[in-house]
Amino acid sequence: MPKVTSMYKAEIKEKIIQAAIESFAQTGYDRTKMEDIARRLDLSKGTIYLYFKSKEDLFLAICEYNIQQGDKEDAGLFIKKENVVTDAEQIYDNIRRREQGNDKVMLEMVAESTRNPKLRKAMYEFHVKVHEHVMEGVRSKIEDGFLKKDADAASLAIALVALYDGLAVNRMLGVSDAANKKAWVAMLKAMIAGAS
Amino acid sequence: MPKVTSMYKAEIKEKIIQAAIESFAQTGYDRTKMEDIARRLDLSKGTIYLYFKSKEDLFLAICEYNIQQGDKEDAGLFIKKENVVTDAEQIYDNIRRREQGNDKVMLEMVAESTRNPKLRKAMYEFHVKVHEHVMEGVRSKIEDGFLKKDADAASLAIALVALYDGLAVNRMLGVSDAANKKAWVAMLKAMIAGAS
Amino acid sequence: MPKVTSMYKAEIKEKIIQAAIESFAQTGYDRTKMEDIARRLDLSKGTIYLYFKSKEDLFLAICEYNIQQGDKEDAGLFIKKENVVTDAEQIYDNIRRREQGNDKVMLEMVAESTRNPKLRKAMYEFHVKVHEHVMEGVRSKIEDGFLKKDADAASLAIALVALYDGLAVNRMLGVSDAANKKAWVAMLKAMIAGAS
Amino acid sequence: MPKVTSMYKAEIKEKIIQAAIESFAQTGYDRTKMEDIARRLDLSKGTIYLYFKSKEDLFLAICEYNIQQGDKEDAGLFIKKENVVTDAEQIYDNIRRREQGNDKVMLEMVAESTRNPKLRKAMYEFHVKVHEHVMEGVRSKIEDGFLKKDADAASLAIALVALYDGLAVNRMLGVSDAANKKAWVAMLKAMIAGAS
DNA sequence: GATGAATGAGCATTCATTCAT
DNA sequence: TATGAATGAATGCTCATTCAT
Repeated sequence: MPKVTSMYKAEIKEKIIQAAIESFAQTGYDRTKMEDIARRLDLSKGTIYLYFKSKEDLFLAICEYNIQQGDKEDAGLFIKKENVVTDAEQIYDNIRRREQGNDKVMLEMVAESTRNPKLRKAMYEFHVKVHEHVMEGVRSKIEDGFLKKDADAASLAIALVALYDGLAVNRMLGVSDAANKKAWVAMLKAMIAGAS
Repeated sequence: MPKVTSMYKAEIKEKIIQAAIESFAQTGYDRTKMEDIARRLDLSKGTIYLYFKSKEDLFLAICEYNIQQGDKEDAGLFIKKENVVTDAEQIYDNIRRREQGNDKVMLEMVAESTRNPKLRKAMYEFHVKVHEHVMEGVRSKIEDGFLKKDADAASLAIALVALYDGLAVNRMLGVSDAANKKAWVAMLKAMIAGAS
Repeated sequence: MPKVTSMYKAEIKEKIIQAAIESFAQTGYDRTKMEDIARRLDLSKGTIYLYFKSKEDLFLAICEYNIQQGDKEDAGLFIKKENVVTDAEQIYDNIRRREQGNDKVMLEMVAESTRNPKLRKAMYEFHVKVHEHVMEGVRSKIEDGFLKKDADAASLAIALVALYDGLAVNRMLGVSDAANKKAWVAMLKAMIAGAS
Repeated sequence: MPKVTSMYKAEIKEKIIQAAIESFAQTGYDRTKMEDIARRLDLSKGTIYLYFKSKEDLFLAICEYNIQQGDKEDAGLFIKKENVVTDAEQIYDNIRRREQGNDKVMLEMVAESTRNPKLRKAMYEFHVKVHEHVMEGVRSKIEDGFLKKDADAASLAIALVALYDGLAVNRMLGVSDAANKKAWVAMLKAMIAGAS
């Protein structure tokens, strides 16, 4: 019994991607059944195959989607206020909000990327972009005098991104977000203080 | 010879665990077949079941094993030299050496821990231990005057561990270890400079 | 305009049958998708169901169609010239032309007929008709003195049809048509010579 | 619950092949479920996959098996007695006995061979062998004076094989074996008479 | 009438687990 | 103890069929 909604294909595709993100995040890629994803949307298994040619294809679409979402984000998000020290907390919240719920899928993506070269390449490129973006922020802070002129912007950017990622892992293990945020703030303050 | 037998059993168990770590790291938990693990040891599938009652049981044993290995590590490893700044690089290498090859399994463990409360608890406790250990290091640096008296040792410890974990993720994505190490050193130097 | 409409319907039905014959011949009944047939005609899958209630129904329609086509053929086709010996080659070509492209579908029909009693009955009846027709030809040759008065017209007719069918199988296996034709001619000549 | 019979792998393989021949003959390749074959042998689906890596692989094994069985047959089977005319019936029975029950699978094989070049090649080569064997028989008859010195042995051989194949098709359609045999005998007698 | 999106039964294949040897 | 043949539940994917538009 076809439903024949007038919804655009692209919209349905996105809905499926959303549902799949939830499922993959909850159960992991391998343990998620196509039917699980379908049921979340009150669709039948077969319908998903009208939009994605395989489970892997769907996963890759999610990866692309997540990466593109990252691209779309406001480039000023990371470090935009004048006073990094007082805004460290705000920055953390900003990043968190934008990643909302994607941590676990990201984890799946990282795990999968160790086996799928194409995905690894895409994720690597994404990371490079994020690094560049963060590095820009760090550079502007250098120019603003918050950090020393000779600070290694590239390395600090990598470290900041890694720090955030590591805190995301913490969260998954049950570390309270308050503790994470405090760690983030403490480190950022120390960094600013030390590199200025 | 019950002792010998039991030692023998324990040895085989550990061998299986080692082989499983390699397999899980390479292929991921779900995609690793019991047969793959068996073949690495020139054992038969059935034999593994003499030592572990299920695939999940084996995975949990690996988790326990990894966590215990962490415990056994020299508590002075993290920050033992007087001069943290000049030894930052050395510290990074030390940690790396001790984690050698376990990054990917750790990733699997984290992913699995989001579904398995028992595992999550174990990993959380492990992280707490690591945090405490690192915190001790940070505290001793505070006492030695390398860091300010009012530095938040707990938070900085969390941040340092998170930083390291994030760099491990970077590695999996193909970020060069040189870049990672530079990021680590840059951050540590900034931190030391800023918090002192 | 009911007549026009009905003629139109009949035309479409025949077009679908033609397309289905091609598809079934190429891919086999089971592996042919309704969509394949539809696409050959720039129709949608659903449209075929307006003319045939199921895939099986369509296949059965093809069978009927093929059987009826056989019926419509000029009854004089098989052996019409006076001199069977010199015309053997011509006869082979005549049959081939009339069966053009239907060999493979016929094969599918035979295979299917072993499971579908209704189809088997229809095909059996068709064969009986063909046999009768060929037998008529053989009889006329007996009357004309080309074959002995006591020749077993029925059996020779069955054999001739079987011979042709067997050569059709050869063709499918890649035996050259030249070789097949030579075999046909050699056998016919021998038969005529021997039975006269 | 493993059965762990001591039966040799090769024997089991052959049993599976036999069961598959029956199933494929009865239901056709596409409609035969792996489970059907397994159930015939009181095996589980999975077991078949221990011996054949896929359904197609099993089918191909059957093809090979059938072709090899043909090779093994007594080369003198076809025409061995002095008097072809009186023994025509016997010859037909001989061939039938040796093909016992394989007609339908052969049909499946021919159908499949139109899509599978590897199979087509194998079947073509098999036919060539059969042709050669029959041709030898025809030649010996020529030497024995049963057929004219200038008879086209190759073509007659092809025709004889085709005749037999065509009668096999008849059988599948429900033509009585008696009628088929009569046709065979009538044609052979006519041929011998005509070509001598 | 025509369409093609949606459905879901159906099936090939995999692999953790068992247990007779 | 060790083995590996056997099992069968589980699941990705296909495709004939339906029906809202």
